[in-house]
Formats: sequence, structure tokens, C-alpha cells
Amino acid sequence: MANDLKHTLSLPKTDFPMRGDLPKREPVRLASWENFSLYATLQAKRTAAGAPAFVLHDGPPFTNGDVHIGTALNKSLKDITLRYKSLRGFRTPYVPGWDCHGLPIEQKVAKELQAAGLSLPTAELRSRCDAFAESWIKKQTASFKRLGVQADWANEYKTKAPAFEADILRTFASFVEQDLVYRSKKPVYWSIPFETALAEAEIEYAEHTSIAIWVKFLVPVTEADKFGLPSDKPLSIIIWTTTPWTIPANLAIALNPEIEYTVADLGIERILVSKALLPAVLDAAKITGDAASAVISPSNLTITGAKLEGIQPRHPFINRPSPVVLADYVTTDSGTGCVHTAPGHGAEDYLTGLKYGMPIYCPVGDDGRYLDDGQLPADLAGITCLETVEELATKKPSPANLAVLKKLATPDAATGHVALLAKAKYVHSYPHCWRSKTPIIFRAVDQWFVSLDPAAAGPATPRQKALAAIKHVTWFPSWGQARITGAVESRPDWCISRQRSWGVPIIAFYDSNKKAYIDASVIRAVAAKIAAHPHGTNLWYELTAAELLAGVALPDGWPAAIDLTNGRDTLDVWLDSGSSHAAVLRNHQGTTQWPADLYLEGSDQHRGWFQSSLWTSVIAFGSAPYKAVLTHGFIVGEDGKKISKSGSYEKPPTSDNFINDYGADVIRLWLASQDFTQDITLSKKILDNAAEQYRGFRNAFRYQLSILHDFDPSKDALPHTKLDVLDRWALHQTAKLLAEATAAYDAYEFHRVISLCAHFVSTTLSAVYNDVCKDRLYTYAVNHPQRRSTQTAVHAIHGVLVRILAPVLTFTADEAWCHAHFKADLAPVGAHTPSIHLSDWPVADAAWTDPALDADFTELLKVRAKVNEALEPLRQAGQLGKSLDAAVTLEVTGGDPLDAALRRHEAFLPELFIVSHVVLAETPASQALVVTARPATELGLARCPRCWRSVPGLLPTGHGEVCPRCAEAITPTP
RNA sequence: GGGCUCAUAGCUCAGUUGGUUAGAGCACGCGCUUGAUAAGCGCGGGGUCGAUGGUUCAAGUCCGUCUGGGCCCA
Repeated sequence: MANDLKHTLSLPKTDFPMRGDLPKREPVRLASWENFSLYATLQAKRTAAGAPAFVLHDGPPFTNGDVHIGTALNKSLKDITLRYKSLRGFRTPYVPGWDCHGLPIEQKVAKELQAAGLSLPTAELRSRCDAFAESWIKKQTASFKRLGVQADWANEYKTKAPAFEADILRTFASFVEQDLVYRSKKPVYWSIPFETALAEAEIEYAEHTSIAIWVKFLVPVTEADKFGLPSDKPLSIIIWTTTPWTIPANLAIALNPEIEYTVADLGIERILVSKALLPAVLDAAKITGDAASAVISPSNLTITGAKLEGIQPRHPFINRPSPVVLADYVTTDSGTGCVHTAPGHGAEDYLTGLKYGMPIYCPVGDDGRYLDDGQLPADLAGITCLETVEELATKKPSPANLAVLKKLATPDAATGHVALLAKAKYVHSYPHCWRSKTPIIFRAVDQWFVSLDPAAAGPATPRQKALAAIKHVTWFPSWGQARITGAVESRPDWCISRQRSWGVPIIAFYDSNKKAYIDASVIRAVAAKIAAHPHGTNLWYELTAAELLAGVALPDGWPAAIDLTNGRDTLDVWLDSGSSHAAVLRNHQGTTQWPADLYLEGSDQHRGWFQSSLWTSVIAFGSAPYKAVLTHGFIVGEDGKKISKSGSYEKPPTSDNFINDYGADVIRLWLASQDFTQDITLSKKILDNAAEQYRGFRNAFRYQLSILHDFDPSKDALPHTKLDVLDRWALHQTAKLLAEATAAYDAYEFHRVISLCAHFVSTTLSAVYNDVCKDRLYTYAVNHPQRRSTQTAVHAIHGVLVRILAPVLTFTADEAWCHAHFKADLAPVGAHTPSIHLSDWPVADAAWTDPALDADFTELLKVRAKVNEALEPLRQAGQLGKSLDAAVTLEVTGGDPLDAALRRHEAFLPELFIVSHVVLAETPASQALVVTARPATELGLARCPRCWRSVPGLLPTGHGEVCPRCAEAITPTP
């Protein structure tokens, strides 16, 4: 009987599965999209409509490994942005890019070759790097596609493509043209056995036994007098170093301006060191006991470093001064507080050297031997700084160290003065070459620089232009502007040369005297040859200068091509990716255009790609290559700390691993629901939470689809004026959601979109609207106007909600779309709009917005909450199950807005509260609303077995006794 | 050490120009339902708003200091 009645109801029905089973089913949808060329179809549709373009220019990921979850974050945000813009009606060409050159790849390949015992010519090493990069491009492409990234994969850009390489060179040529490129020395890590520069990554730190020395730099009497220092005995400033071989290159002594220095009397001479370090220095010099306490007097002089700037002590064995300079990095942690400074042999020394206009002096050749440069003592020339593996094993110092020690320890022929105050063994961690295992040396070599503040610049220097351009860009979040401004203001001239093989060669030629020749028109001519040849820049390594320059007009003053050789330096890879706007956007690759509407990368790119792109664009084209820049934070672990590469996770944190566990839509939902301007926390709990939220959205779609199973909008929809009050309220809420979600999307606040939708689904729909509507949807006759009213609203609400979420839940929204439009999991062949991603952003009918109605509902829902509260004790006491079994009395006072709202909607109240009976009783006293509830049976009402409402009387029908409303519903209409 | 930045319930987020007992969703606990059922509904517990000083009649909100994190430099 009951079962019989159940068949007379219109219960929800759908094939849309409750569980997503995403890891399995998403790939099927992906294949379907590829089958009907979703990307191309979408672009064609927008182009045909004359849509304005929104160009997001892709920052190229590095092609040396699996897609990390952080990269997935970046690509997801790009995809969400583009899918939103596309739904909004923009044409959204998206050309994905790949950053192919660079040290990590070269190093990986070199290690493989070394393991295999191979040593290949540069051109062949480069071919292997090319193949290596290509293999990762294939793998990463598959991962990105699986993530749901929609892109013009056929038109992707690769920085290693010949045409792209040529554009990098043209960017470089524009620097040369504007006379910004100059040559200067800069210290690099240098491997003596391999005669090559090393990168940080090619350094291995190992324990090393060095010789620490304390060296006297004599202060001439005139200098001592000038600075108010005692001059009646010889006075020396004492430096400390663990690399004696760099003493010949000493050009200065650095003091901290704020540290206090003192002069100590050693009897026949005096020394000047940091006050704090004096005991340690005396200890090293083995001045102990009475002698040590005596030395402090008589001078006991204290002076800050700042006051000693400019004093000119003498180099211990070369006839030149070694002036005192100031530097903040000088500390009293070790040494003497007076730092031996050789600008050609240290990074900090180099910067100090630049600041004080010193030469970047490096009297050591490629082979690690002292040069005979006319400045060094002649007997040092030819001595090597190298410590061989054998010498390391026996802890024997290098020949250069021994030679310098000997010089320092030898008394001056005339005065008998000995420069060496003390020496000691010093064991510490020191960088070694990863291949030869020998200690590296820091050594200045010739580099190419781009001047950012050329004196001869016309109206504005590159730096001024860059700073001006920054102001015309919109930065999300806004502090991005301060950050890049700071980075641009403070960066030194751009060193663009690298002593590497896997990169774009610097088109410079050298004569037999190593004189460099560089020229913009020559670079452009060579670039043209490179662009036209399938080997690209490999030509540089395959052909001689004469072959490369055949047919190229050489500038005046150049030697004949036959007398030139190709340079071996490559360009900084930041120039590669920094030229992408020129290579891709300016060439309209994939129908893009310059400048980009948006760059979207991690916040580290303020000093990386955003900046390199800005410099190249400002120099070559006069303005920024982007109209707006959006940055996101980084993924951190559960403890809020940086996620380590090896990590404590069971699996490596790759995009694929997470997608295989959760599905792309869950991962996308997780990423979208976080405020990405900050760090994004990754933990199993958070992902599980996202999966739970996903189920919420999925179920909302499913329920909507299930109650629309017998609804054909073209036939069954009602005009807005005929809609039920509850449905109109739901549409008002939907209009509000749409407006707020749109604003959030426009501000790139995706987490707000998700939060709004989650609240809408759980609170507006599930807890109120859907619950209330069940009665009419299930029990009314199929064509009952009120049922059709609700279906009309649900249909509209679904259309809005599913499209708001489509940019994030790419797969699931499309799945819902197919079920809504084709009652199938996938679109049939030839369908008009086979994917939600080909549809348009929803529009709320102006009539949906009804503030007066909303105000009423705000009151009614407050009462509803009170009714639920009143029902709860009955339920806990076992007197009540479902709320429909209850009758409710509301005692209200006349006159207030709440009362008015209740009276206006009196007939609707039982339905809204999902109870069987509501009595509005007026109380004279002015007091808060009182709600009392009791079982409907106490009022003598009878429960209808079909709709479960309790009513005054039941009617007999062919299905037994039911309430009058149900009787009507199940009676066939004549 | 410097630049930029962050810190609100177990988790993700709201908290408008400082103004009543700091909110939501999820998770959790207790019930209900079995006509959305690996679903749905109701009720409930849970925060000294990182710490600490200050400005103010009033501070999660403004200012200083500290602690802990992130990115980039050194």
C-alpha cells in the first residue's frame, strides 16, 4: 500500500552519479574534449563574435623534472582565470611555454655522461640537453593536460626553438645597439683543473685544512699622524685570512664603521685590531701572561672604524697602499675585525671594490697560476694556486700559499720588519669542484654586463624607464608594486654572460689577442641564420667564425672573419624567458598580442621573470610587456614550513600523485579555495576537506539535475511573474550570489567565489530552499504550476551555479552540463554546445532582484530558526520525528516588521517551516516572539500517508485514504 | 642582517572608515529521517583574534616591540 503510494510521487531521478570517481572518469572527458577540439572551437567561436582578447602570457616552467604541486598551483590559477574570462566573452588565446636552457639540465646531462665515462664536444652535449628537455616537455604536457589546463598546445613556445633563440639574440642586439653592453671582470667560482667557471650547484662543500694567517699592514708615520694614531713606534693594521694566495691581489682593508678598534703595544711595535678581538689576536700571536696585560697600555686608544676610512697602510710586499674601506659585513665573530679585501677574489670584496671604484684585480690565470703582470713580485709568476687531490690527502698547502707565506715571513732587508704576525691551521668547510674534487678558487673573469644607468643615456636610463613603467601596471596584490620597485631600484648592472654550454651563445668574436668584437647588426645577421636553420644556435658550435660570418658585412675596425673565433659564453637564461614577450606576443604566436593583459606567477618572480621581462621590454620597446601582474604564494607543509623536495611525504609532491589520489577537480578546488596571495598549506587533512567540499558541490548539482528530470524549459518554464514567492526569493539569492561571485572573480579572489558558493549551496539551497521544495516537487501533480514554478527556478539556479563553478570544477561542471543538456555523460557528436566551456557567463534577470521580498524572508527565516529550536526538545524527548509531524503556534505582538511579514506570508508558513500546521496568535504584551510546538496529533489532525502532512480530514481514493491535495494530485486530469 | 609579506575556532576563510555577547562553511558531538540514503535535516560544543606594551570612552581592527613562518636579497 505504502509502496503503491510511493509510486505516485515524483521522486528525484538522475543518472548523474553521486560519486565522482574522478581519477578514472576525468581522463574520459579530457579525451572527449580533444575529440571535438574544445580549445580551437572556443577560440573560433569568440573570434567569430569579434570578442576582445584577454592575453595571459605563460611564464615557462623549467623542463627538468615532473610537475611539482607548486607548478600545478600556478597552472591551475591561470586556467581558472582564462576559463572565467572566456565565459565572460573574451577571446583567450593561451600559448604555453617551456624554459629549456640552463645549468640544471646541463649539469644533469654532464653527470650522466661522466658516469658513462663520456666526454663529448659542446655541440653534442647540447644535443643531449635538447633531447633531455624535450622528454620532460612531453611528460609535463601530459601532467598539465591531466590537471585540466586548456591551452594551445600545438602552438606552444620553447626557448630552445631556433626562431625563439633568434629573438633572444635580437633582444640582446637591441641592448648592444643602445650601447648598454660593456665588458668587465667579476669573480666566479673557478675550477682550476677544468679551467672553467662553476655555478653554485656545481660546488660541493667538504672539510678543508687551510692556513690561517694574521698579517701586518704597516701604517706610514704620515698616515698615522693624519688619523691621530701613535706614530713613535711602527704601527700595523692586522688582517686575517685563510687564503694566503689572495694576498698578492689585496687592494684594501675593510673595517666595520661601527665596530670599535684599538691599538695595542707589543713593545717594539703596535697593532690595530678590533677591540673585541684583541685577546684572540694576542692569543694567536702567543703573547700571553704579563706581556698580554702590558700591551694594552699606554695608548688604550679606542676608535670606530668609520674614523679610519681612507687611512693608507702599505701592502706587505708590493709597493702600493692598501686603503681602509668600510663595509657592514665585517664582524667580530672571527679574525681581527679588519678584513683583507681582494676585489678579484671574493663576492663581498667585489662589491666593496665596485663601491670604492677599485679595479677588479685578478693576477691569476685560467690555469690557476700567478700571472707575470708587472705588478706581482717576479718570483711569484707561474706558481699555481691549485691544491691537487694528492696534496689534499697529505694536507699540504698549495705552492702559491707556501710562496706567499715565505714572503710574509721573510724579514725586510732594511728594517728587519716581519709582516707575518701569526699563522695557524684552520679546518673548515670549503667549496670544492664536483668533478675534480679540488678546492675551487674565487677568481674574477671577463663578463658581459648591461648598464642600467648609462651616463650617456638620452631622455631616460633603462632603470628610470623601468621604474616609470612599473607605475602603469596593475599589481595584484597591490604590494607587488613596492616589491618590484625595490628590486629594480637596488639591482646592480645586469651580468648577462655565463660560462656555460647549454644556452644561447653570446654572439661575440675574439681575435688572437682575446680582444672582443660585438656588433648589433652582426648579431642580427647571425640570428637570421640561426632562425632559418634547424640546428638553431648549435650552429655557433658547429661552424667557424668565418663560416658563420660568410656574407655578413663586418663593421669598420673588425679583423677579417678568418682571424676571429667564436666566443664561448652563453646568455643568462633570464634573458631567454625575459624575451618571451618579444618572441611570442610580438609575433602573434597562437593569435596572441603585445602587451599581455596579465602575467601570473609566484611572488619570487618579482626578482625573476617579471623583472627580466620588464628590462628587455623597456629597453627594446619602451614600456612594460604586461598591463597587470598577479602573484601567488608558495605551497608549504602542515607545519607551515617550506615543503622540502625529498620531504617527509610518502610520495613526491607531484601534480600527478595528488591527481591520482583525489582527481583534478578536487585539487583545483583546494587551490581555488585558498587565499593564494599567501602561503598555501598542504596536508592530507586539508585535501580531505577539499574532497568533502567537492562532494557538497557535486551533490548540489546532482540533486538539481534529479528534480529537473521531467522538466523541459522550453515547454514547462513559467514567466517570472507567475513564480511562487519562495522561488522568487531563491532567485533573488541567486542574483546576489552571481553579482558577488563575479566581483570576486574580477578581483582574482577565487577563494571568495568558493566560499560564496559553498555557503549558498549549504545554507540557501540545502538547508532551506531544497528542503522546503521537496513537498511540492514530490507530491504535486507533475504539471502543477507550483511544481513547475520551482523547477523553473531550480533550472535557472543550476545554470548559474554550475557556470560560476565551471572555471574551477572544470570536469564536474561539464559533466553536469552534459547531463542537463543531453541526459548523457558526454556530449553526443555534433551537439550544438557540447561543453559548458563553450557557453557564456550567466546573466541574472533584473526581475530576480527583489529587496522587499528578501527583507520579508530575512524575518521569516529568523522565525524558522526559532521554530527549529522549539522542535528540538520534542524530538529529543521522542515525541517527534520529522518536523512535518508538528504543529506550531507563534505568539506575536501586532505592529512590528516581523509580525507584518508573518501575516503577509501566513498561508505559506507551514510549508516554509516544514510543519503541518501554524497558528498565528496575537498577544497584547510587547514581547519577543514566542514559539510553541507540539505533535500535530494533539490537534486531532490525521497524517496523510502520501505527503506525510497532518490534515483535518482524509479522502478515499483508489490508493486508499489521502489528503485532499494528494487526492487531486493522483487523480488523472480529464 | 635588509626588502616585501603573513599570523582570527581542529581546517579553509569573513570581519566594512576602531563601536554591543567575534561570524560562516567544513570537521566534531548528540538526535531525526530512510521519498537526495556512501545522501538530507535539526540542535550543540569549540576562539583570552601569535605575544607584549601603547593611543583611545572603546582595538581582532591604529602604533611600537617581540616570537614564529614565507618569498627575494645579502
